[in-house]
Formats: sequence, C-alpha cells, structure tokens
Amino acid sequence: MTRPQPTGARVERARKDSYSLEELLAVVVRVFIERGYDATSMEDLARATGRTKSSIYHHVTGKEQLLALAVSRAVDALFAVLEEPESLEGPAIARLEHVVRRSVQVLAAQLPYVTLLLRVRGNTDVEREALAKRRLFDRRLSALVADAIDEGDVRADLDPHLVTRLLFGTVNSVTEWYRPGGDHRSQEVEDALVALAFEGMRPR
Amino acid sequence: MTRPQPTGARVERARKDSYSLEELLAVVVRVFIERGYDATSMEDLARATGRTKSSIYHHVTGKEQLLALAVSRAVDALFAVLEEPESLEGPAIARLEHVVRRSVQVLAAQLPYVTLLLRVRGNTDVEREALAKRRLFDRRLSALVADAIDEGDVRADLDPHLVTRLLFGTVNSVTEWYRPGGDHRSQEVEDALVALAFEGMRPR
DNA sequence: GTCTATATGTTGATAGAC
DNA sequence: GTCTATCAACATATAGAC
Repeated sequence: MTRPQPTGARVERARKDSYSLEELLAVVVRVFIERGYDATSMEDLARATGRTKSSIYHHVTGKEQLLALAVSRAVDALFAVLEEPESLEGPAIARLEHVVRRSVQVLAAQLPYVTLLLRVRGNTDVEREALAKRRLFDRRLSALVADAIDEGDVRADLDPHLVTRLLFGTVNSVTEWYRPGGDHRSQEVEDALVALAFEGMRPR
Repeated sequence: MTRPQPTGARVERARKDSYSLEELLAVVVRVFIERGYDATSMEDLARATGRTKSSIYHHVTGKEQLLALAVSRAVDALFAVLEEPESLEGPAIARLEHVVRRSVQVLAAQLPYVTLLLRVRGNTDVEREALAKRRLFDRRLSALVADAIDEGDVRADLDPHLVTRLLFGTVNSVTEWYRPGGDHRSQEVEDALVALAFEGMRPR
C-alpha cells in the first residue's frame, strides 16, 4: 500500500524528500494520537513540527493524506505477518500462535501507527478504507481459529467468531497501555498474552 | 456522581425536564460515538435531535457537559459493581469472576455510555476526570488479581498488573463489536469471555 | 422551550513573496 | 521549501423574539 521511492529521480533529492516526509509523519502521528485526529488542527501540526501550515501543505495534499500515510504503515505491517511462512504452513494452532505473537511485535514496534489504525472511526474515505482492511484482516484470523478448532487444538465449545474477537480484542487492547521503555517489555507482553490466551489464568 | 432529582420542585415539571434531558442524552451519545466527540458539532446534535442548537443550550451549558453527563453514567454503573456483596466477600477468584461477569453485563446494558468512557482521551477537564476514574477502577481490579494470585487460584508465573491489563483489555474490547440484537447475546459473550480468560483456548 | 439571527473565534486550505 | 497574509466555511456560544 505504500509506494516505493521514485527510481527515476535524483537519489539525493529523493532521499531528502523521503526523510522529510518520514520525519513529518512521525510528529504528526504522535499529535493525532495525543489529541485525536479530528481534534487536531493543521495549526497544531505546524506548531508541533516547528513549521508553518503552508510548509506542511507543500508535502501533502491535506490532513486526510497524513492519516492515510500513517494507517497504511500499520496495515502493511499487519498484512505482512499473514504472508510469513509460519503463518501459512503447519498446524493451525501453531500458525495462530505465530500470528498472535507477531501481531503483538508489530503493535509494539509500530505502536503509533497501529494505535491510529485502531482508533479510526469511518467519517472519511480514508477511514472507511482502513476499516475495510481491518475487516479483511479479521476474516483471515477467524479462518485460522476455525481451522484450529477443526484440528482439535482449540476448544470446540465456543463460537469461532467470538473466540477470534476476544483473542484479537485482547491483542489490540495492548495499544491502550503498552509504552516502549514502560513497565513491561514487548517480549514479556507477548509471552503473557499467549500464555493467558492459550492456557488461561488458572494454574494447571 | 449523578445527582438525584430535586425533591423540592413540582413533580410534573421535574419529571418532564428529566425525561427531556435523558432523551436528549441518548441521541447525543449515539452521535458522539458515530462521529467521535470532537468531530461532532452542536449543529450535528441539533440535527440529530430534531431541534436547534439554542434549544440544546437551554438544557445544558455546552458540549462538554453532555460528555460529562454521559460518562458519569458509565462510571457510576461500573463502580456500583465493585460495591456489590459478591465483589467484596469470598475467595478473590470468585470476586474476580463476578466483577468480570458484571462488567460485561454493564458494558452490554450501558453500551453507548461505556463506549464513550473508553474512548475519552484527555483533551478537556471532563475527559481528564474520566481518565482518573478509570485509573481508580483499574487499581481496584489489580488488587483483586493480586489477591487471587496470593490465594493460589491464579497462576503466579505472570505479573499481576500485566494480567489485569490483558484481562480488562479483553473485557473493554467487547465495546468494539458487541451490538444488542447482533451476532452474539450478552450472556454468550459473558460466558465465553470468562471461559477463555480462566481456562484458555486449548481443550483441557 | 423553541426559534432566528448573529457575535466571535478557529478551521482547512490557498496565494504569492522570498 | 519555507514564510506571511488571507479567505470562505464552520465552530461554539449568546441575545432576544415568540
């Protein structure tokens, strides 16, 4: 979903533009999350980046494109997980565990972008497209859970869709409190989440 | 947190005002959730309620008070759960299960208000106060989980705070997809969530 | 308790100088 | 590529008639 660098342009120029946009986006996303996308004005973004509104309009067509660029990073990273060999081969239960683990990793590594993706509501075209992508992702996960039930490795007494929703509700909820360098490390969260989801809270 | 009806006023009048505000609030909260609090204009609310902006200003001091009224309903309902006898007496594991079950019930019964509470970000005083209440609630839950670990009924190999966050992250994530009259009934969600949280996905 | 009309500020976006 | 200056649209909120 993200476009590769224009190969024809002078390398010096392309590199500089790209860096500029990347830098801009990092700041913008931080503000979008802090204040909410809608509550954030272009003036806020100008202040946060130390530039003027006009300068931002030189890089992007408007506020909505900034959102589009940000959520596409999250979407790309999450869908890439589904294409990894470990997500495609082997018993469904192992594929499911891999997708859960990698989702937590992506969430931690791309925290601002994933957070923004999960907060999208559907007011604009960009947001509706992002929601459509999320639904597509959910459908892939649901199939994985259903397969794991068929193979006898996930309990069959619960509705597969419900299990999917609760499982990835748990994964997604991590964006609400996980902070790099905070109380818990990414690896610890990943292990605890998998342990709880697969084995439960009670001692065995 | 919600004030009782003024007992001195004429009953007819008080009842009508109260009903009016309740009716207004129900519509307002629906729009807040649909479009997001910040993205919702007073004009949007006027249109949705079939009245004018001025008419709304006759009932409340402004947009922020509407948010305050809405989130206080959710806060009140959730804190009431913590004061129920089953939340205060008996083994910690049983108290924990009760709070989880009742939280899901409250979430389903007061879906719009709880949804709004969980989406609050902290831009205004009202939002910051709501966030403070949520932190207070979380601390009570964390103590419950810690007690259950001490009593040997929850596995001791995971950090209590982490378990709390994942457990109630799962509960809260239900607002993202649960709809009354939708695919799953409230009771089914409650049972599945408790089953997964306590026993895990794997067959025992 | 509702309305129309309007004050006052802020928004996203553009024009044009440097 | 950044700036200042500005626009038209829209925001919250209020005044005052009915």
